[in-house]
Amino acid sequence: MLDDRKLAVLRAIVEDYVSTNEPVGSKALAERHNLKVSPATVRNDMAALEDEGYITQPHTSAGRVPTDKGYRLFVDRLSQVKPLSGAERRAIETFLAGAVDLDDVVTRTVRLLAQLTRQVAVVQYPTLTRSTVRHVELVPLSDRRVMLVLITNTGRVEQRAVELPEVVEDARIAHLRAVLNACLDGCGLSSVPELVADLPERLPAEDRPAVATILSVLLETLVERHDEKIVFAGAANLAGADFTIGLRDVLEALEEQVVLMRLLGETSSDTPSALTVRIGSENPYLRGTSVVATGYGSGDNQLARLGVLGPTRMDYPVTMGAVRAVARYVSQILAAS
Amino acid sequence: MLDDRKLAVLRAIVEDYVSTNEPVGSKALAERHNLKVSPATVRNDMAALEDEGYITQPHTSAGRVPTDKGYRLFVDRLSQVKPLSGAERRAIETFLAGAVDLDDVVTRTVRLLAQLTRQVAVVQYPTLTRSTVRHVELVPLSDRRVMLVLITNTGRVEQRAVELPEVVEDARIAHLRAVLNACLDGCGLSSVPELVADLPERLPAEDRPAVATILSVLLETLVERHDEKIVFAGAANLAGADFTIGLRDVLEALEEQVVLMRLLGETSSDTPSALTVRIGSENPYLRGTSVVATGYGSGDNQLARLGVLGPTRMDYPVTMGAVRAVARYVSQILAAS
DNA sequence: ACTTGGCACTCAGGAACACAGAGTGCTAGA
DNA sequence: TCTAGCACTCTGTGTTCCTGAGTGCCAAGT
Repeated sequence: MLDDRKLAVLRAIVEDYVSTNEPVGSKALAERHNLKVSPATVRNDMAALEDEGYITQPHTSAGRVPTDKGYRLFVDRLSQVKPLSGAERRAIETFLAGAVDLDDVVTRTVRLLAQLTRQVAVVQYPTLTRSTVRHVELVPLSDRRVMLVLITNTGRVEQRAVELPEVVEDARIAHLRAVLNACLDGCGLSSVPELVADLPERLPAEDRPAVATILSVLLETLVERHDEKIVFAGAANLAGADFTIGLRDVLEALEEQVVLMRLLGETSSDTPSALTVRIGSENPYLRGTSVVATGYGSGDNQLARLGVLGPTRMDYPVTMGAVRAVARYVSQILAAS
Repeated sequence: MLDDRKLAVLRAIVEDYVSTNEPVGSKALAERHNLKVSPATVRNDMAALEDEGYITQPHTSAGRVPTDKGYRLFVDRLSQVKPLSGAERRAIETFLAGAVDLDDVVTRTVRLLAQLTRQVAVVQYPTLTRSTVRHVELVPLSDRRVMLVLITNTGRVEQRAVELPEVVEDARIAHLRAVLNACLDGCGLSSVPELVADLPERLPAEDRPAVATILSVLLETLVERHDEKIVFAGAANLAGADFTIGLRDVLEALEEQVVLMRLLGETSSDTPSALTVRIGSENPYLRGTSVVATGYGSGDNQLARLGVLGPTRMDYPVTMGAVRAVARYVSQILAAS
């Protein structure tokens, strides 16, 4: 049904449309790409492609525009991810290497990705779930308040002030800190709940209320924060782009953590580093936009996801190349620290 | 030159234009506000106001629109800050009270302000400079790396990984931590540099390289971060608004910390809690936008600034009321914790 | 001296219209 | 199966005309 030439025509249509942002006609197509056939032949092929739903025309007498289905075929079979240039690679490397802490890594990553792709970049903070405890710190703030600080092996620091039900001496706090660290150091975050389950019983009865309070805050911190934090950059790139939906909707979605999470999607467990591409209506949460995303993290230790969001009409090969490259570099950086 | 009635006309023009977004003519003006004079009289007044540069007409035969100078006069002399409704106050209070830590306070504040004003809200993190040290923590990560965590009395936590020049035993780290805390606890951040100046000399020679490294990172943390962090929310509200400059420029400015800082401006030292209003071209960094900002923090302890950014055509009384109210509430919350 | 009604004037924005140009589908021939 | 030619269908653009809102000014009224 779709011979090689028809596929070539589709590819040419996608490429031309992406670069010019105008419906592409048979004549221009036959000229710009040397297809070695006449415009009339191209027209026939286009008619076939339209029948199959890969392209469409905005109005009766205009050129053709790819449909979501057309982009899908293009991404799956007609294009290959375009690697970055050497200069770009070096720029990424030096830019990311300058990061001083986890916050900085994430901030730099998201800006970098936005700049490279000229789209909106989205980066999820490394999830706590797969991390391990590096250190738990309890800092007395006043008689009845302590600051709970949780440091993970990915360099992430979570902090929460805890209001104690009664006055607790500093020495007891210090003891509890020692117990907690002995118990949790190096353990996966997901195993924390069971590890602390019997902790109150192993301590003097008088400490139990305070301990219970602290532990409940600790557990809250684990579950509530474990994958909520997510940032974006490059909103300015939306100004030029034209979406089928309103710009307002896109901006609103960007400020909703929950929506952003869904947009990035979930890392498939079997091929964690694969690129996910959602095109237009394939994307149930924000129609009319495309999302290119991937997991990051080194090897078996997948940390979270990152990607970019843009109009359906985007340069998929380049975008995919940038997303993949950035994911690799940031994985390296995080593995090293 | 400008009698009371002319001022009333100007006020009416500003109010009408803000609510309708259309140039306002003499007839509609005389009707809607009961000025008790005829349209012809209003026209004369408008001509005078135009001569003075307070209003202008987009084209020869259209109504009048306030100029930046007109808005300025309106804000300074013709309007008074509009207080929030009781319901709004209660909503603010409960929403902010639910915050669990400093990050959360700032995030909630900026969202709240964006929602109340339907503009872009900008909040600067409490500056370190005026804060005091609550605790310094050194956590050994490996043989030659420690995590430096600085906790301030405002609840802010700064963390940096430090690469040591040589292997240092945990016991020495613990000792250094004790020394640091003894030396710095409760001190203002601005006095930290002098307080640690002679620290290396008071410690064993063998520790000095490590101590020097740690201190340099500590000082870096103080100066580099002391007022850089700033967040915004409500970018979606820009979608409807029409700026004289491009939407792209505004979005770009929002992502540039430095520009945002300049937009918020500096707290005047004599009246720290005063509202600053910059209208259109008065604003050198982003023409065509207006900024309503104020400092926050309790009394003599001014922490940082917050405000909103919007089109020149904004409802200044309401916006000013919201900014002032939110600043007060967030000051309260921070003072309590 | 200020206010008001009247009146001529200006100009943006919309409707109606024609037209050029790009692009198509179809058919007949190579 | 491809190609050339041709009639057809649109969109977008430019032109013209017209209406209506709004103004500025002048002369009369208070």
